[in-house]
Amino acid sequence: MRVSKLYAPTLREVPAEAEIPSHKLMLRAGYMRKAAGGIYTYLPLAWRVLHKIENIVREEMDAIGSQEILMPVVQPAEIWQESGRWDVYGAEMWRVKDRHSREFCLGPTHEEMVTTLIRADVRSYRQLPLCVYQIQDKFRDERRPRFGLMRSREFIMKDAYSFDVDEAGLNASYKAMYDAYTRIFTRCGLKFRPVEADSGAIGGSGSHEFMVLADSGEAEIVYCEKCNYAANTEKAELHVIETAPEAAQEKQIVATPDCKTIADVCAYLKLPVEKSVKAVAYKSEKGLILCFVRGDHEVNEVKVVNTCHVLGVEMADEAMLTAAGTVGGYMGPVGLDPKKIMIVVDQSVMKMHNFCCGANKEGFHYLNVNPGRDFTPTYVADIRLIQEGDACPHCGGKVSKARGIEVGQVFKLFTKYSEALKATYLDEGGKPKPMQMGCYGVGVSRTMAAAVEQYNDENGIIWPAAIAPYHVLVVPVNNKDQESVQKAEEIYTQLQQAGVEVIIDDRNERPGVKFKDADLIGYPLRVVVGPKTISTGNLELKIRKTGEVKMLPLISDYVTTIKELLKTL
RNA sequence: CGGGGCGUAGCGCAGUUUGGUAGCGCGCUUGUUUCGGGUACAAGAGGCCGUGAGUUCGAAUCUCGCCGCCCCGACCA
Repeated sequence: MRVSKLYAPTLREVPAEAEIPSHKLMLRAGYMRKAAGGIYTYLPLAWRVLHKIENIVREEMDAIGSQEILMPVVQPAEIWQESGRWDVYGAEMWRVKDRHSREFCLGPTHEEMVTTLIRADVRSYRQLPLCVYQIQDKFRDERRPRFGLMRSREFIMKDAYSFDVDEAGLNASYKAMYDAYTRIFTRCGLKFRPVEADSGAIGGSGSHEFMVLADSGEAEIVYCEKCNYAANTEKAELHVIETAPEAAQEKQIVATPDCKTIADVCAYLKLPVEKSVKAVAYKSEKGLILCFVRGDHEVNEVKVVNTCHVLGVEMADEAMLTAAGTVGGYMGPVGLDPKKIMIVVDQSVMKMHNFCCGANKEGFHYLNVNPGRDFTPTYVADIRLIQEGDACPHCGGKVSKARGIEVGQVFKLFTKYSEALKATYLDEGGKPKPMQMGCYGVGVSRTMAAAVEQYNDENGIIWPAAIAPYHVLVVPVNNKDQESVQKAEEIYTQLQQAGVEVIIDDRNERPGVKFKDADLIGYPLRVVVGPKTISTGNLELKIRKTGEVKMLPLISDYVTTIKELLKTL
């Protein structure tokens, strides 16, 4: 390839719309252009990178026996209605109508599609296990598309679905997929970590997310330094905190004027914050949910959703609190009816003694409240958000926090969709049974962005060789110097014939322009040919990642040297 | 969807307060020049000032509506 012919318009200035490195750099370096909010055109450089990621994914999928198919983007409403998700999915689902006003959606995911496909073709346990995958554009009409490819409305995803006869089979499929994902992201050259993830209402140890570690990541994870434990913070389970026994004291009500926060109350009453319980009020489709955690703890909304079996929660408004007989800033579990509103109490609160909490009355709190004696919860559960320094749920060590970009997720679905969509097979005894399913996603376009997010500097992108658009850029330093141009062309041809992915910057530009573009675009290796190098009988090889410069004798087998070097980048 | 900001040349911006013939830098074209980190000079091309309605002799500028984009909050590959 010749840079003079390459469609990669680089920008000197950062487009105002971009915020994070990957978005800025991919626009500046001519990898992509925006068509609408969260919708992008991939230009040739990006398309090459995406193909490389896709091919790694394909190889690893094929290696574990998953077979590639391609399902339609446009999906009929009926199958979503059948699974019950047409109404549940909400505004994120991109709905369209055909000329007859029949409803369709642009696929946000393909559980319905694949399950109805398989149920029609698979009848017998003899046809199982079966695993299929596809690489395709997905559509999610995000509330707020942002950060370029990180959260876009149309994105490339590899989605795989496994079908097994029983849970043992599902576990094996899951394990194979988990291992394949580990190989995929390793081969892409990424620093990542698989973490335990929330699996929604299904429960169990049913899901892992693959997180690329990056400060700009939207996800927060916790990990233990001592053991292998790592989890999405929204998933991380917590042990009950035991509190030293204490004789129960008489409950009393005290005036706490203008003390709406836990900090205010504890300061006013001179109480340690561990002696207080705070409330967070949510509304859900099943009504008000009042959550109680220790004063210095935070509520984990995902756990609340799972505990209460609701579709989702958002902050409650004051009117709902008034209707429930309480008031913001002074909420407490005492005197509320657990049958009328959901009172969800964190497991550790149930171990506390003589604590302080709101009295459901403007300007008053209770002292010496005790679980069991003074209130009745609707649910007692682990609803706390894990914090830095909390005990690791596996080994008891301390956990730390980090940020990550979710590039993949593996998920055990069990029989959720096979039952809803009646995907059954006949077992050896001729009895129909629902298939055990798993689903597995890789955000291909997001993986590309995550790589840029992880590998960049002030000059531009630094691609891992495995997914770089080209491996080597050859730069004749001065187009007027015939000898440089000729030598550069020779080297270019030689590398090309040796199967190296090489590109030559044959533009009639000053060297500075070529170097700036090279750094911006992020080729792993740059070969510079100029009077200086020719006179010494060398070619100059610069490693983008380290900035290291090597002089290779022109009479040496530099092609092999370059090929070997690429394997390490 | 709630809150905030912004739409003027391909990109980055000024001009809007106080209405009066649309500007700057980069990029682009042509010529000369330069040639190891975005060379210099000169001459050019390029704009329904997001869009619709209003106010006015006159609107980028004032008023109202709409559309789009970005940021902060609740969701996900």
